[in-house]
Amino acid sequence: MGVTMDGTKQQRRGNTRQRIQDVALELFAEQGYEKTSLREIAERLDVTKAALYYHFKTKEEIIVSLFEDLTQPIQELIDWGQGQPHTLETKQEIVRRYSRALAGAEPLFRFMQENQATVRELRIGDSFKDKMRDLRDIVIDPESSLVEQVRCVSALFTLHAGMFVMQDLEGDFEKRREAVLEVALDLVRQAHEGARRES
Amino acid sequence: MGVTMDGTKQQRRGNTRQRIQDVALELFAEQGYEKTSLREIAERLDVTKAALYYHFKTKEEIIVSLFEDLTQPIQELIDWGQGQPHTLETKQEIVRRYSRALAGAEPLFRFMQENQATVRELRIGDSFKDKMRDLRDIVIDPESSLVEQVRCVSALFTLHAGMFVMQDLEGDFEKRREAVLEVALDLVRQAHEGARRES
Amino acid sequence: MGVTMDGTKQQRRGNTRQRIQDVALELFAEQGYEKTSLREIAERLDVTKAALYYHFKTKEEIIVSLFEDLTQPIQELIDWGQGQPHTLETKQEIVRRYSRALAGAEPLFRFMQENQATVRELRIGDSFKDKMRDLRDIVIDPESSLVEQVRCVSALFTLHAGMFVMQDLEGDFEKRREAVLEVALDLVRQAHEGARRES
Amino acid sequence: MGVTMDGTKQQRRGNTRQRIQDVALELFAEQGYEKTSLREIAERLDVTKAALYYHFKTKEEIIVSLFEDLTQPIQELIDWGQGQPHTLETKQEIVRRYSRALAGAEPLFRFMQENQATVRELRIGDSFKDKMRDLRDIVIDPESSLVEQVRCVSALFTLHAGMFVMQDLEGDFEKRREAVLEVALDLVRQAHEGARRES
DNA sequence: AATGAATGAGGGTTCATTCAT
DNA sequence: AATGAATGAACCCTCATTCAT
Repeated sequence: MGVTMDGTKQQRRGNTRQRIQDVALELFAEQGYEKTSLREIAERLDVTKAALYYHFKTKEEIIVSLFEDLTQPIQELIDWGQGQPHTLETKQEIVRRYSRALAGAEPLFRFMQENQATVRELRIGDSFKDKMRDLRDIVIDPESSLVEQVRCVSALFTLHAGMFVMQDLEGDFEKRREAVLEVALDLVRQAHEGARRES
Repeated sequence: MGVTMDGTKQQRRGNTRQRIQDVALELFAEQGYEKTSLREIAERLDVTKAALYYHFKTKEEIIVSLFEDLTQPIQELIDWGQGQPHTLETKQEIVRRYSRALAGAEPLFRFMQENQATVRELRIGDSFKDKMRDLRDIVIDPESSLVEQVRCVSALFTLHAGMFVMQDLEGDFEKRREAVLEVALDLVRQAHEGARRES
Repeated sequence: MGVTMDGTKQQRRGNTRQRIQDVALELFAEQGYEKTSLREIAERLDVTKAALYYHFKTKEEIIVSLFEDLTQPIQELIDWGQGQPHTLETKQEIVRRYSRALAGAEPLFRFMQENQATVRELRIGDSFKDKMRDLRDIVIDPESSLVEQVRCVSALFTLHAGMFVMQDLEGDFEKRREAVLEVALDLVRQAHEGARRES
Repeated sequence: MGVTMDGTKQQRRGNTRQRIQDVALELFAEQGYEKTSLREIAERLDVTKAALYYHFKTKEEIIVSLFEDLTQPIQELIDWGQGQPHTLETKQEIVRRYSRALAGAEPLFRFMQENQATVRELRIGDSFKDKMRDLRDIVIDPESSLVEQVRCVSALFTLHAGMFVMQDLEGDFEKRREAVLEVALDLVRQAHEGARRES
């Protein structure tokens, strides 16, 4: 029942879990986590609230699942980076790939950025912080001065800012991303050179 | 009869209004706006919820009042900056003062940073965005290339990041603030020089 | 203090009780008793809620006082009527005077008409019902048939309807009042004649 | 599985919706709309307040639903009346049927009568006023004098008065209804004859 | 795979009222 | 004659969650 030749209905039925995630992410990113109610999500999907509970045990689990799915590229990036030598080239490649990862899951990262207080209280909070720290530790040279360390962190956060707060600068999304990337790479290079000068 | 030594309005009022603001800011910064209930605020103050409504018409008005009170230094900074020539020195002075302003109202800015989604929906949202843009426009050279513009925004954002996300770097608060400031000033200088080279 | 030569301020201050009654009646008639809050009344008068409590012990007392003040003409009418012989002329005079009394305290009677459920629960409820019954018993001939009795009640009720529900009929207020009065007088006359025919 | 003999929607729903309406009408008629709280309704039904919200979006919607359900006979009466010639017989038939309709939904009409101020602010207010006007316009002869028009409106309002304010006259409900009806029919006849005499 | 019906807890808000000053 | 500050009770409403079907 409900299985048609071309499978449209089945597809629509079959991937409800996915559809919940899509709608939830959209709404979470738009209005925040607490202001988005399950009723709202359910209504947009034209199912009942109870249906959501068939697929997810709690509201929190919805966002956890989103986080786990969409954060995987970041984890892979970390895994890759940790296996590389701490050269400038590695660091810059990390920055390049991170920029791409952010762009690839923009709504999630916008959500994380704009709902930090919420995220902190959620189960994902620590996990996310860990990833951020891992990433930072690849880019940072632990023996360098505090100023150079800040430069590195600044590089990473410049990427974030580029995603979420520079939307009224001139240029389209891609142009902006390139400019942001250039600044970030520059920061990393300066930090690297600064560290060499110190030692 | 409620008239104290200095006789300020706040104090004549039995300073409950002020106490509400203090507790509210503390809780808002700690748990976020939506997760903080008026019941909670009232309980901490050992008054009833209704008492809050004697001093503030709505929950939103509490945070608006906080914003208006604590954001004043930023506005003064903007006013000052808009009256200065667009020299490198001006820009750097803006950065220095902004860093101090952020440090002076840390809980509020932490709150704004961590509850952007909430803030966006509040009445203060636009007002805050305006201030940020004003500030940016003082530091940015509108004729410079996109990259140099990004560098400026990055400078400002580095100050934010320094406040709220670098807490596990080595060094105490003041040391960190100095390092962050140095990086931000550097970014502004680079942007300024970059712009001159272009033209 | 506050006493000026021409006494304007004093007057304004001196008759606060009256002003409360005026504003209260206006708002009660407009929005109903329960939907009108003391805050609203106080705000219109530019005093605090607590000031109302200097003049009236409770919200209910405000409306009771209005009722007692404005209902006096009706009571006088009843007193007069009960001392007259039960002639047609007496009955019609009652109707004429009642019509005038209604017109003279229109907001109060509109309020009574439109908030019967509320009035019923108030202390004034019974008192008002009593007056209505007294009035009716003057107009009605207790030995006449039920139909003729209904005609009399209908006469009184027509006066009410004329006040409050015929506002979109043609003619101005006074024209309408005359027409309504004519119909009511007619009903009383018919009832009177009907009763004579029966006996 | 909730499917009963006649299988109506109401009953399949476990008829809670219907029960809410019943209890609500009873309480609204008894105490008025504002003085009846949802807590009270819920308690009588031995469900939680939240359950009410499953069936009705707001408190107002409860009364709107009652109005829409119980007012239907009036609407049908209007529809019928508007298709008939404006003869005396039609008018009198309207009056007869209206009397029956009022008797058939007494609690609702008592409520409307006794809570006019409330009703006016509700969504149903205008709709009800419209119906009253439609009804009136069927009974009234627009070319007749104001007095005769008043007589017609008076006829309709006599029916109301008969429902709600003549309860302490002698006779049982049905006897009273007949007497009231007779007076109302008489008024319509007089208005009709008066109009013919005029032209 | 999903619904209908309901719950318990809590939300922000408003009210009439009080009382020391 | 009136205010400032506060209270307690209640209000309507929304939420995440549950569970039998």
